[in-house]
Amino acid sequence: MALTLPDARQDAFRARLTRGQTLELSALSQEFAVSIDTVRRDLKTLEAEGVARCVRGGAMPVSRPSGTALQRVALAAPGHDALASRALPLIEDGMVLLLDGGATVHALAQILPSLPNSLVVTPAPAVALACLAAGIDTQLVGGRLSPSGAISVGHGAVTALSDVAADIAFLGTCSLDPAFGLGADDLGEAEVKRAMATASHRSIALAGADKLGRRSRHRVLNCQDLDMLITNASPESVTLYKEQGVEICHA
Amino acid sequence: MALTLPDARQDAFRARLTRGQTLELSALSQEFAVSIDTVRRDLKTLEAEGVARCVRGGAMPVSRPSGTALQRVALAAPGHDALASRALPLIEDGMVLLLDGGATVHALAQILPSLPNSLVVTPAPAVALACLAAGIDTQLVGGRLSPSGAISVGHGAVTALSDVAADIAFLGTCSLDPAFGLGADDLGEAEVKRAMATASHRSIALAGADKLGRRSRHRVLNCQDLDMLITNASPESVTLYKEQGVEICHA
DNA sequence: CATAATTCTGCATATGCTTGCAAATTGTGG
DNA sequence: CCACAATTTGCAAGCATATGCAGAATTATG
Repeated sequence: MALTLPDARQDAFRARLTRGQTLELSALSQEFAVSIDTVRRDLKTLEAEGVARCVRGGAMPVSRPSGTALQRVALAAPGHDALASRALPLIEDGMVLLLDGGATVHALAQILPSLPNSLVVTPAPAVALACLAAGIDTQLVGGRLSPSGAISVGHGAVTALSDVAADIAFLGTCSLDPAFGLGADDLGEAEVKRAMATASHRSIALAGADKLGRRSRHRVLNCQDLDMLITNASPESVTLYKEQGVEICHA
Repeated sequence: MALTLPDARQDAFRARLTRGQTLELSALSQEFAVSIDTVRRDLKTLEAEGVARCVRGGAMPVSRPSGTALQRVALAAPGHDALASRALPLIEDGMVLLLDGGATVHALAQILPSLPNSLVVTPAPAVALACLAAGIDTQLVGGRLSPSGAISVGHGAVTALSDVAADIAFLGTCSLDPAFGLGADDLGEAEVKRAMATASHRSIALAGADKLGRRSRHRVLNCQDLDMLITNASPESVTLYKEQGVEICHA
Protein backbone atom coordinates (compact mmCIF):
# COMPACT_ATOMS: atom_id res chain seq x y z
CA MET A 1 0.00 0.00 0.00
CA ALA A 2 1.91 3.03 -1.27
CA LEU A 3 -0.88 5.50 -0.71
CA THR A 4 1.11 8.39 0.58
CA LEU A 5 -1.60 10.81 -0.35
CA PRO A 6 -3.27 12.18 2.74
CA ASP A 7 -6.78 11.96 1.38
CA ALA A 8 -6.42 8.37 0.21
CA ARG A 9 -5.12 7.41 3.62
CA GLN A 10 -7.95 9.14 5.40
CA ASP A 11 -10.43 7.48 3.07
CA ALA A 12 -9.05 4.13 4.08
CA PHE A 13 -9.48 5.05 7.73
CA ARG A 14 -12.99 6.22 7.11
CA ALA A 15 -13.87 2.95 5.41
CA ARG A 16 -12.64 0.93 8.35
CA LEU A 17 -14.42 3.07 10.86
CA THR A 18 -17.74 2.77 9.07
CA ARG A 19 -17.21 -0.99 9.18
CA GLY A 20 -17.08 -0.70 12.93
CA GLN A 21 -13.38 -1.31 13.31
CA THR A 22 -11.24 0.35 15.95
CA LEU A 23 -8.03 1.93 14.67
CA GLU A 24 -4.71 1.67 16.45
CA LEU A 25 -2.10 4.35 15.98
CA SER A 26 0.98 2.16 16.07
CA ALA A 27 -0.47 -0.46 13.72
CA LEU A 28 -1.61 2.12 11.20
CA SER A 29 1.67 3.98 11.21
CA GLN A 30 3.43 0.75 10.33
CA GLU A 31 0.91 -0.31 7.73
CA PHE A 32 0.94 3.01 5.90
CA ALA A 33 4.60 3.73 6.52
CA VAL A 34 4.10 7.13 8.07
CA SER A 35 4.89 8.45 11.50
CA ILE A 36 2.59 8.10 14.42
CA ASP A 37 2.05 11.83 14.38
CA THR A 38 0.68 11.80 10.87
CA VAL A 39 -1.85 9.15 11.71
CA ARG A 40 -2.81 11.03 14.82
CA ARG A 41 -3.44 14.16 12.79
CA ASP A 42 -5.51 12.16 10.29
CA LEU A 43 -7.68 10.79 13.04
CA LYS A 44 -8.14 14.24 14.50
CA THR A 45 -9.39 15.37 11.12
CA LEU A 46 -11.83 12.49 11.00
CA GLU A 47 -12.96 13.35 14.49
CA ALA A 48 -13.71 16.88 13.35
CA GLU A 49 -15.81 15.36 10.56
CA GLY A 50 -17.71 13.38 13.14
CA VAL A 51 -16.69 10.02 11.74
CA ALA A 52 -14.28 8.99 14.46
CA ARG A 53 -13.89 9.31 18.19
CA CYS A 54 -10.26 9.74 19.20
CA VAL A 55 -9.25 7.76 22.25
CA ARG A 56 -5.96 7.00 23.82
CA GLY A 57 -3.95 4.87 21.40
CA GLY A 58 -6.16 5.32 18.37
CA ALA A 59 -9.75 5.97 17.45
CA MET A 60 -13.10 4.23 17.52
CA PRO A 61 -16.10 4.46 15.26
CA VAL A 62 -18.51 7.08 16.44
CA SER A 63 -21.06 5.45 18.72
CA ARG A 64 -22.34 2.57 16.60
CA PRO A 65 -25.34 3.08 14.31
CA SER A 66 -26.59 5.24 17.18
CA GLY A 67 -27.56 2.72 19.80
CA THR A 68 -28.51 -0.81 18.92
CA ALA A 69 -32.04 -1.54 17.91
CA LEU A 70 -32.25 -3.73 20.94
CA GLN A 71 -31.75 -0.83 23.28
CA ARG A 72 -34.26 1.28 21.43
CA VAL A 73 -36.84 -1.47 21.62
CA ALA A 74 -36.08 -2.24 25.25
CA LEU A 75 -36.51 1.38 26.22
CA ALA A 76 -39.87 1.67 24.51
CA ALA A 77 -41.43 5.02 25.30
CA PRO A 78 -45.02 5.18 26.51
CA GLY A 79 -45.87 7.32 23.48
CA HIS A 80 -45.64 4.28 21.29
CA ASP A 81 -48.47 2.63 23.11
CA ALA A 82 -50.80 5.34 21.93
CA LEU A 83 -49.99 4.59 18.31
CA ALA A 84 -50.20 0.88 18.87
CA SER A 85 -53.60 1.00 20.52
CA ARG A 86 -54.97 2.98 17.55
CA ALA A 87 -53.85 0.16 15.30
CA LEU A 88 -55.61 -2.47 17.35
CA PRO A 89 -59.19 -1.82 16.06
CA LEU A 90 -58.04 -2.45 12.51
CA ILE A 91 -57.20 -6.02 13.34
CA GLU A 92 -59.77 -8.82 13.16
CA ASP A 93 -59.33 -12.43 14.05
CA GLY A 94 -58.59 -14.54 11.00
CA MET A 95 -56.47 -11.92 9.30
CA VAL A 96 -52.95 -12.61 8.15
CA LEU A 97 -50.75 -9.85 9.55
CA LEU A 98 -47.30 -8.74 8.50
CA LEU A 99 -45.45 -7.05 11.34
CA ASP A 100 -42.28 -5.09 10.82
CA GLY A 101 -39.63 -4.51 13.47
CA GLY A 102 -39.02 -1.32 15.43
CA ALA A 103 -40.15 -0.04 18.76
CA THR A 104 -43.64 1.04 17.74
CA VAL A 105 -44.61 -2.18 15.98
CA HIS A 106 -43.12 -4.09 18.88
CA ALA A 107 -45.42 -2.21 21.19
CA LEU A 108 -48.32 -3.25 18.98
CA ALA A 109 -47.24 -6.89 19.12
CA GLN A 110 -47.20 -6.71 22.89
CA ILE A 111 -50.80 -5.62 23.17
CA LEU A 112 -52.20 -8.00 20.56
CA PRO A 113 -55.06 -10.20 21.76
CA SER A 114 -55.01 -13.93 21.23
CA LEU A 115 -56.39 -14.11 17.65
CA PRO A 116 -56.74 -17.91 17.49
CA ASN A 117 -57.43 -17.96 13.75
CA SER A 118 -54.84 -15.44 12.64
CA LEU A 119 -51.30 -15.77 11.45
CA VAL A 120 -48.56 -13.24 12.07
CA VAL A 121 -45.60 -13.17 9.71
CA THR A 122 -42.61 -11.11 10.81
CA PRO A 123 -38.90 -10.73 10.15
CA ALA A 124 -38.36 -9.30 13.64
CA PRO A 125 -37.42 -11.86 16.31
CA ALA A 126 -38.53 -9.63 19.16
CA VAL A 127 -41.94 -9.16 17.58
CA ALA A 128 -42.20 -12.89 16.93
CA LEU A 129 -41.60 -13.65 20.60
CA ALA A 130 -44.22 -11.15 21.66
CA CYS A 131 -46.79 -12.71 19.33
CA LEU A 132 -45.90 -16.19 20.47
CA ALA A 133 -46.41 -15.07 24.05
CA ALA A 134 -49.89 -13.90 23.08
CA GLY A 135 -50.62 -17.38 21.74
CA ILE A 136 -50.76 -16.31 18.11
CA ASP A 137 -49.61 -18.54 15.28
CA THR A 138 -46.35 -16.96 14.23
CA GLN A 139 -44.24 -17.38 11.16
CA LEU A 140 -40.68 -16.11 11.43
CA VAL A 141 -38.96 -14.83 8.31
CA GLY A 142 -35.32 -15.87 8.27
CA GLY A 143 -32.25 -14.04 7.06
CA ARG A 144 -29.20 -12.22 8.27
CA LEU A 145 -30.08 -9.97 11.19
CA SER A 146 -29.55 -6.32 10.43
CA PRO A 147 -27.69 -4.81 13.40
CA SER A 148 -29.45 -1.48 13.05
CA GLY A 149 -33.02 -2.68 13.06
CA ALA A 150 -32.85 -6.22 14.39
CA ILE A 151 -34.89 -7.66 11.54
CA SER A 152 -34.03 -10.33 9.01
CA VAL A 153 -32.75 -8.94 5.73
CA GLY A 154 -31.40 -10.37 2.52
CA HIS A 155 -32.62 -12.21 -0.51
CA GLY A 156 -34.06 -15.14 1.42
CA ALA A 157 -36.17 -12.86 3.58
CA VAL A 158 -37.55 -11.01 0.57
CA THR A 159 -38.33 -14.26 -1.22
CA ALA A 160 -40.07 -15.72 1.81
CA LEU A 161 -42.22 -12.60 2.11
CA SER A 162 -43.17 -12.73 -1.56
CA ASP A 163 -44.92 -16.04 -0.90
CA VAL A 164 -47.23 -14.50 1.67
CA ALA A 165 -50.71 -13.12 1.06
CA ALA A 166 -51.40 -10.87 4.01
CA ASP A 167 -54.28 -8.60 4.84
CA ILE A 168 -52.37 -5.82 6.58
CA ALA A 169 -48.72 -4.94 6.84
CA PHE A 170 -47.85 -2.76 9.82
CA LEU A 171 -44.65 -0.93 9.00
CA GLY A 172 -42.35 0.78 11.43
CA THR A 173 -41.05 4.11 10.26
CA CYS A 174 -37.50 5.44 10.20
CA SER A 175 -38.61 8.51 8.31
CA LEU A 176 -41.57 9.69 6.28
CA ASP A 177 -41.40 12.60 3.88
CA PRO A 178 -44.30 13.72 1.65
CA ALA A 179 -42.12 13.72 -1.47
CA PHE A 180 -39.63 10.99 -0.69
CA GLY A 181 -42.03 8.59 0.96
CA LEU A 182 -41.30 6.05 3.63
CA GLY A 183 -37.57 5.64 4.24
CA ALA A 184 -35.23 3.23 5.97
CA ASP A 185 -31.66 3.67 7.17
CA ASP A 186 -30.44 0.36 5.81
CA LEU A 187 -30.77 -0.95 2.26
CA GLY A 188 -31.56 -4.46 3.40
CA GLU A 189 -34.27 -3.22 5.72
CA ALA A 190 -35.77 -1.12 2.95
CA GLU A 191 -36.00 -4.16 0.69
CA VAL A 192 -37.68 -6.22 3.38
CA LYS A 193 -40.17 -3.52 4.26
CA ARG A 194 -41.01 -3.08 0.59
CA ALA A 195 -41.53 -6.82 0.24
CA MET A 196 -43.89 -6.68 3.20
CA ALA A 197 -45.90 -3.90 1.62
CA THR A 198 -46.06 -5.77 -1.68
CA ALA A 199 -47.23 -8.96 -0.02
CA SER A 200 -50.15 -7.41 1.78
CA HIS A 201 -53.47 -5.92 0.79
CA ARG A 202 -53.09 -2.81 2.94
CA SER A 203 -49.91 -1.10 4.12
CA ILE A 204 -50.13 0.88 7.32
CA ALA A 205 -47.27 2.94 8.73
CA LEU A 206 -46.90 3.76 12.41
CA ALA A 207 -44.87 6.93 12.84
CA GLY A 208 -44.31 9.26 15.75
CA ALA A 209 -44.30 12.97 15.00
CA ASP A 210 -40.51 13.02 15.16
CA LYS A 211 -40.30 10.78 12.10
CA LEU A 212 -42.37 12.99 9.81
CA GLY A 213 -40.72 15.34 7.35
CA ARG A 214 -37.43 13.53 7.49
CA ARG A 215 -35.67 11.47 4.84
CA SER A 216 -33.60 8.38 5.38
CA ARG A 217 -31.06 6.93 3.03
CA HIS A 218 -33.27 4.42 1.24
CA ARG A 219 -36.82 4.62 -0.02
CA VAL A 220 -39.24 1.89 0.95
CA LEU A 221 -42.44 3.19 -0.57
CA ASN A 222 -43.89 6.28 -2.16
CA CYS A 223 -46.67 7.87 -0.20
CA GLN A 224 -49.12 6.79 -2.91
CA ASP A 225 -48.41 3.18 -2.03
CA LEU A 226 -49.20 3.76 1.62
CA ASP A 227 -52.77 3.12 2.63
CA MET A 228 -52.82 4.54 6.11
CA LEU A 229 -50.65 6.51 8.50
CA ILE A 230 -51.09 6.24 12.24
CA THR A 231 -49.38 9.12 13.98
CA ASN A 232 -49.51 11.43 16.94
CA ALA A 233 -48.63 14.46 14.86
CA SER A 234 -51.00 17.42 14.60
CA PRO A 235 -53.76 17.20 11.96
CA GLU A 236 -52.47 20.23 10.04
CA SER A 237 -49.00 18.76 9.71
CA VAL A 238 -50.17 15.75 7.73
CA THR A 239 -52.21 17.41 4.99
CA LEU A 240 -49.48 16.74 2.45
CA TYR A 241 -49.84 13.04 3.09
CA LYS A 242 -53.62 13.12 2.95
CA GLU A 243 -53.46 14.81 -0.45
CA GLN A 244 -51.62 11.76 -1.76
CA GLY A 245 -54.38 9.44 -0.72
CA VAL A 246 -53.02 8.34 2.62
CA GLU A 247 -55.71 7.81 5.19
CA ILE A 248 -54.73 9.44 8.46
CA CYS A 249 -55.41 8.08 11.91
CA HIS A 250 -54.56 10.38 14.81
CA ALA A 251 -53.51 8.96 18.13
CA MET B 1 -9.18 -9.92 20.20
CA ALA B 2 -7.02 -6.90 19.36
CA LEU B 3 -8.76 -4.46 21.65
CA THR B 4 -5.62 -2.93 23.01
CA LEU B 5 -7.24 0.46 23.39
CA PRO B 6 -8.37 1.23 26.92
CA ASP B 7 -11.62 2.80 25.81
CA ALA B 8 -12.45 -0.12 23.56
CA ARG B 9 -11.91 -2.42 26.50
CA GLN B 10 -14.21 -0.42 28.71
CA ASP B 11 -16.79 -0.32 25.95
CA ALA B 12 -16.72 -4.09 25.82
CA PHE B 13 -17.29 -4.22 29.56
CA ARG B 14 -20.13 -1.76 29.28
CA ALA B 15 -21.75 -3.85 26.56
CA ARG B 16 -21.65 -6.97 28.67
CA LEU B 17 -22.99 -5.20 31.72
CA THR B 18 -25.94 -3.78 29.83
CA ARG B 19 -26.69 -7.33 28.74
CA GLY B 20 -26.99 -8.32 32.36
CA GLN B 21 -23.73 -10.19 32.60
CA THR B 22 -21.56 -10.24 35.69
CA LEU B 23 -17.87 -9.61 35.08
CA GLU B 24 -15.08 -11.55 36.72
CA LEU B 25 -11.72 -9.90 37.27
CA SER B 26 -9.50 -12.89 36.64
CA ALA B 27 -11.37 -13.98 33.52
CA LEU B 28 -11.32 -10.51 32.02
CA SER B 29 -7.64 -9.96 32.75
CA GLN B 30 -6.87 -13.15 30.86
CA GLU B 31 -9.21 -12.44 27.99
CA PHE B 32 -7.89 -8.94 27.38
CA ALA B 33 -4.30 -9.72 28.32
CA VAL B 34 -3.94 -7.03 30.95
CA SER B 35 -3.25 -7.19 34.66
CA ILE B 36 -5.94 -7.66 37.26
CA ASP B 37 -5.27 -4.14 38.47
CA THR B 38 -6.08 -2.62 35.12
CA VAL B 39 -9.40 -4.42 34.93
CA ARG B 40 -10.16 -3.36 38.47
CA ARG B 41 -9.50 0.25 37.61
CA ASP B 42 -11.69 -0.06 34.51
CA LEU B 43 -14.56 -1.40 36.55
CA LYS B 44 -14.13 1.38 39.07
CA THR B 45 -14.44 3.84 36.24
CA LEU B 46 -17.62 2.17 35.09
CA GLU B 47 -18.90 2.25 38.63
CA ALA B 48 -18.35 5.99 38.70
CA GLU B 49 -20.39 6.19 35.50
CA GLY B 50 -23.16 4.31 37.21
CA VAL B 51 -23.30 1.32 34.87
CA ALA B 52 -21.51 -1.13 37.14
CA ARG B 53 -21.51 -2.12 40.76
CA CYS B 54 -18.13 -3.37 41.94
CA VAL B 55 -18.26 -6.43 44.14
CA ARG B 56 -15.60 -8.70 45.48
CA GLY B 57 -14.03 -10.50 42.52
CA GLY B 58 -15.59 -8.44 39.77
CA ALA B 59 -18.62 -6.31 39.03
CA MET B 60 -22.32 -6.65 38.44
CA PRO B 61 -24.70 -4.69 36.25
CA VAL B 62 -26.54 -2.01 38.13
CA SER B 63 -30.15 -3.03 38.48
CA ARG B 64 -32.24 -1.11 36.04
CA PRO B 65 -35.62 0.46 36.69
CA SER B 66 -38.17 -1.40 34.61
CA GLY B 67 -38.19 -4.57 32.59
CA THR B 68 -39.97 -4.64 29.26
CA ALA B 69 -40.81 -7.93 27.65
CA LEU B 70 -37.73 -7.83 25.48
CA GLN B 71 -35.44 -7.20 28.39
CA ARG B 72 -36.90 -10.19 30.09
CA VAL B 73 -36.24 -12.27 27.03
CA ALA B 74 -32.91 -10.89 25.92
CA LEU B 75 -31.50 -10.18 29.35
CA ALA B 76 -33.03 -12.99 31.30
CA ALA B 77 -31.24 -13.89 34.49
CA PRO B 78 -28.51 -16.41 33.70
CA GLY B 79 -29.29 -19.46 35.76
CA HIS B 80 -27.79 -22.15 33.58
CA ASP B 81 -24.40 -20.51 33.77
CA ALA B 82 -22.64 -23.62 34.92
CA LEU B 83 -23.35 -25.58 31.77
CA ALA B 84 -23.03 -22.61 29.47
CA SER B 85 -19.69 -21.48 30.82
CA ARG B 86 -18.30 -24.96 30.25
CA ALA B 87 -19.25 -24.63 26.61
CA LEU B 88 -17.53 -21.29 26.23
CA PRO B 89 -13.92 -22.61 25.97
CA LEU B 90 -14.91 -24.76 23.00
CA ILE B 91 -15.70 -21.67 20.96
CA GLU B 92 -13.08 -19.81 18.98
CA ASP B 93 -13.46 -16.66 16.97
CA GLY B 94 -14.03 -17.43 13.30
CA MET B 95 -16.14 -20.50 13.90
CA VAL B 96 -19.60 -20.92 12.46
CA LEU B 97 -21.91 -21.85 15.31
CA LEU B 98 -25.34 -23.41 15.23
CA LEU B 99 -27.33 -22.57 18.34
CA ASP B 100 -30.53 -24.34 19.25
CA GLY B 101 -33.26 -22.87 21.42
CA GLY B 102 -33.98 -23.68 25.01
CA ALA B 103 -33.01 -22.13 28.31
CA THR B 104 -29.52 -23.58 28.52
CA VAL B 105 -28.42 -22.65 25.02
CA HIS B 106 -29.99 -19.25 25.57
CA ALA B 107 -27.79 -18.83 28.63
CA LEU B 108 -24.80 -19.69 26.46
CA ALA B 109 -25.79 -17.08 23.91
CA GLN B 110 -25.96 -14.49 26.66
CA ILE B 111 -22.40 -15.00 27.78
CA LEU B 112 -20.86 -15.18 24.33
CA PRO B 113 -18.04 -12.73 23.72
CA SER B 114 -18.02 -10.49 20.68
CA LEU B 115 -16.50 -12.95 18.11
CA PRO B 116 -16.08 -10.44 15.29
CA ASN B 117 -15.23 -13.11 12.70
CA SER B 118 -17.82 -15.67 13.64
CA LEU B 119 -21.31 -16.36 12.40
CA VAL B 120 -24.13 -17.69 14.52
CA VAL B 121 -26.99 -19.48 12.80
CA THR B 122 -30.05 -20.16 14.92
CA PRO B 123 -33.75 -20.94 14.57
CA ALA B 124 -34.43 -19.42 18.01
CA PRO B 125 -35.42 -15.74 17.99
CA ALA B 126 -34.45 -15.20 21.61
CA VAL B 127 -31.00 -16.64 20.98
CA ALA B 128 -30.64 -14.51 17.88
CA LEU B 129 -31.37 -11.36 19.87
CA ALA B 130 -28.82 -12.27 22.50
CA CYS B 131 -26.16 -12.85 19.86
CA LEU B 132 -27.04 -9.61 18.12
CA ALA B 133 -26.69 -7.79 21.42
CA ALA B 134 -23.19 -9.22 21.71
CA GLY B 135 -22.37 -7.79 18.30
CA ILE B 136 -22.09 -11.14 16.57
CA ASP B 137 -23.07 -11.68 12.96
CA THR B 138 -26.33 -13.56 13.25
CA GLN B 139 -28.34 -15.54 10.74
CA LEU B 140 -31.92 -16.27 11.68
CA VAL B 141 -33.54 -19.43 10.36
CA GLY B 142 -37.14 -18.79 9.44
CA GLY B 143 -40.18 -20.97 9.80
CA ARG B 144 -43.32 -21.43 11.82
CA LEU B 145 -42.60 -20.88 15.49
CA SER B 146 -43.13 -23.96 17.57
CA PRO B 147 -45.15 -22.92 20.64
CA SER B 148 -43.39 -25.36 22.91
CA GLY B 149 -39.81 -24.48 22.18
CA ALA B 150 -39.99 -21.11 20.51
CA ILE B 151 -37.84 -22.13 17.57
CA SER B 152 -38.56 -22.11 13.87
CA VAL B 153 -39.72 -25.45 12.54
CA GLY B 154 -40.96 -26.79 9.25
CA HIS B 155 -39.61 -27.67 5.86
CA GLY B 156 -38.19 -24.25 5.16
CA ALA B 157 -36.19 -24.24 8.36
CA VAL B 158 -34.76 -27.69 7.68
CA THR B 159 -33.83 -26.72 4.14
CA ALA B 160 -32.16 -23.50 5.26
CA LEU B 161 -30.11 -25.43 7.80
CA SER B 162 -29.01 -27.97 5.21
CA ASP B 163 -27.21 -25.18 3.37
CA VAL B 164 -25.02 -24.35 6.37
CA ALA B 165 -21.55 -25.71 7.07
CA ALA B 166 -21.03 -25.14 10.78
CA ASP B 167 -18.21 -26.09 13.11
CA ILE B 168 -20.25 -26.79 16.21
CA ALA B 169 -23.95 -27.26 16.87
CA PHE B 170 -24.99 -26.63 20.47
CA LEU B 171 -28.20 -28.52 21.09
CA GLY B 172 -30.61 -27.98 23.92
CA THR B 173 -31.96 -31.14 25.44
CA CYS B 174 -35.53 -32.14 26.20
CA SER B 175 -34.44 -35.63 27.13
CA LEU B 176 -31.42 -37.88 26.71
CA ASP B 177 -31.58 -41.62 27.15
CA PRO B 178 -28.64 -43.98 26.53
CA ALA B 179 -30.70 -46.28 24.31
CA PHE B 180 -33.13 -43.82 22.75
CA GLY B 181 -30.73 -40.98 22.26
CA LEU B 182 -31.50 -37.27 22.23
CA GLY B 183 -35.23 -36.60 22.21
CA ALA B 184 -37.60 -33.72 21.55
CA ASP B 185 -41.21 -33.20 22.52
CA ASP B 186 -42.31 -31.88 19.15
CA LEU B 187 -41.84 -33.51 15.78
CA GLY B 188 -40.97 -30.26 14.09
CA GLU B 189 -38.37 -29.42 16.70
CA ALA B 190 -36.84 -32.86 16.36
CA GLU B 191 -36.45 -32.37 12.62
CA VAL B 192 -34.82 -28.99 13.07
CA LYS B 193 -32.43 -30.22 15.74
CA ARG B 194 -31.48 -33.15 13.54
CA ALA B 195 -30.84 -30.79 10.64
CA MET B 196 -28.60 -28.72 12.89
CA ALA B 197 -26.58 -31.76 13.89
CA THR B 198 -26.25 -32.85 10.26
CA ALA B 199 -25.08 -29.43 9.16
CA SER B 200 -22.26 -29.15 11.66
CA HIS B 201 -18.95 -30.87 12.19
CA ARG B 202 -19.50 -31.49 15.88
CA SER B 203 -22.74 -31.85 17.80
CA ILE B 204 -22.69 -30.93 21.46
CA ALA B 205 -25.65 -31.37 23.79
CA LEU B 206 -26.18 -29.29 26.93
CA ALA B 207 -28.30 -31.19 29.42
CA GLY B 208 -28.98 -30.70 33.10
CA ALA B 209 -29.08 -33.82 35.24
CA ASP B 210 -32.88 -33.78 35.21
CA LYS B 211 -32.92 -34.43 31.46
CA LEU B 212 -30.84 -37.61 31.58
CA GLY B 213 -32.45 -41.06 31.49
CA ARG B 214 -35.74 -39.71 30.12
CA ARG B 215 -37.32 -40.24 26.74
CA SER B 216 -39.34 -37.72 24.78
CA ARG B 217 -41.76 -38.41 22.00
CA HIS B 218 -39.42 -37.96 19.07
CA ARG B 219 -35.84 -38.99 18.50
CA VAL B 220 -33.39 -36.36 17.30
CA LEU B 221 -30.14 -38.32 17.31
CA ASN B 222 -28.72 -41.58 18.51
CA CYS B 223 -26.05 -41.22 21.15
CA GLN B 224 -23.48 -42.41 18.61
CA ASP B 225 -24.12 -39.28 16.59
CA LEU B 226 -23.51 -37.03 19.57
CA ASP B 227 -19.93 -35.81 19.94
CA MET B 228 -20.06 -34.30 23.38
CA LEU B 229 -22.37 -33.97 26.36
CA ILE B 230 -22.04 -31.08 28.76
CA THR B 231 -23.88 -31.84 31.97
CA ASN B 232 -23.91 -31.29 35.70
CA ALA B 233 -24.80 -34.92 36.39
CA SER B 234 -22.49 -37.12 38.45
CA PRO B 235 -19.64 -38.85 36.60
CA GLU B 236 -20.93 -42.33 37.42
CA SER B 237 -24.36 -41.59 35.95
CA VAL B 238 -23.02 -40.94 32.48
CA THR B 239 -20.92 -44.04 31.87
CA LEU B 240 -23.55 -45.45 29.51
CA TYR B 241 -23.13 -42.41 27.29
CA LYS B 242 -19.36 -42.53 27.42
CA GLU B 243 -19.41 -46.16 26.27
CA GLN B 244 -21.16 -45.00 23.10
CA GLY B 245 -18.35 -42.63 22.27
CA VAL B 246 -19.84 -39.45 23.71
CA GLU B 247 -17.23 -37.19 25.21
CA ILE B 248 -18.38 -35.98 28.62
CA CYS B 249 -17.77 -32.54 30.06
CA HIS B 250 -18.78 -32.04 33.69
CA ALA B 251 -19.93 -28.67 34.92
C1' DC C 1 -8.60 -17.49 65.25
C1' DA C 2 -5.77 -18.53 61.26
C1' DT C 3 -5.32 -18.69 56.53
C1' DA C 4 -6.04 -17.27 52.02
C1' DA C 5 -7.93 -14.31 48.81
C1' DT C 6 -8.98 -9.80 47.59
C1' DT C 7 -8.56 -4.86 47.71
C1' DC C 8 -6.16 -0.59 48.43
C1' DT C 9 -2.11 2.47 48.17
C1' DG C 10 2.02 4.38 46.48
C1' DC C 11 5.38 4.33 43.04
C1' DA C 12 8.32 3.34 38.88
C1' DT C 13 7.90 2.69 34.16
C1' DA C 14 6.08 2.80 29.68
C1' DT C 15 3.17 4.72 26.54
C1' DG C 16 0.63 8.34 24.49
C1' DC C 17 -0.56 13.42 23.94
C1' DT C 18 0.52 18.34 23.02
C1' DT C 19 3.19 21.96 21.41
C1' DG C 20 6.53 24.07 18.72
C1' DC C 21 9.59 23.92 15.00
C1' DA C 22 12.21 22.51 10.91
C1' DA C 23 12.56 19.85 6.59
C1' DA C 24 10.28 18.20 2.56
C1' DT C 25 6.70 18.48 -0.81
C1' DT C 26 3.40 20.75 -3.63
C1' DG C 27 1.28 24.61 -5.91
C1' DT C 28 1.43 29.37 -7.88
C1' DG C 29 2.86 33.33 -10.24
C1' DG C 30 6.33 36.00 -12.27
C1' DC D 1 13.27 28.30 -14.28
C1' DC D 2 13.05 30.50 -9.96
C1' DA D 3 11.03 32.49 -5.81
C1' DC D 4 7.54 32.28 -2.60
C1' DA D 5 3.69 30.53 0.10
C1' DA D 6 0.97 26.76 1.79
C1' DT D 7 0.63 22.19 3.13
C1' DT D 8 2.33 17.99 4.83
C1' DT D 9 5.36 15.42 7.41
C1' DG D 10 8.71 14.15 10.94
C1' DC D 11 11.08 15.13 15.22
C1' DA D 12 11.94 16.50 20.11
C1' DA D 13 10.79 18.18 24.80
C1' DG D 14 7.51 18.56 28.42
C1' DC D 15 3.50 16.86 30.36
C1' DA D 16 -0.41 13.62 31.28
C1' DT D 17 -2.17 9.06 31.52
C1' DA D 18 -2.17 4.06 31.80
C1' DT D 19 -0.12 0.05 33.42
C1' DG D 20 2.03 -3.27 36.41
C1' DC D 21 4.25 -4.35 40.70
C1' DA D 22 4.89 -4.77 45.72
C1' DG D 23 3.52 -4.23 50.29
C1' DA D 24 -0.11 -3.08 53.66
C1' DA D 25 -4.87 -3.29 54.90
C1' DT D 26 -9.18 -5.48 54.50
C1' DT D 27 -12.41 -9.04 53.92
C1' DA D 28 -14.07 -13.93 53.33
C1' DT D 29 -13.84 -18.74 54.91
C1' DG D 30 -13.16 -22.82 57.48
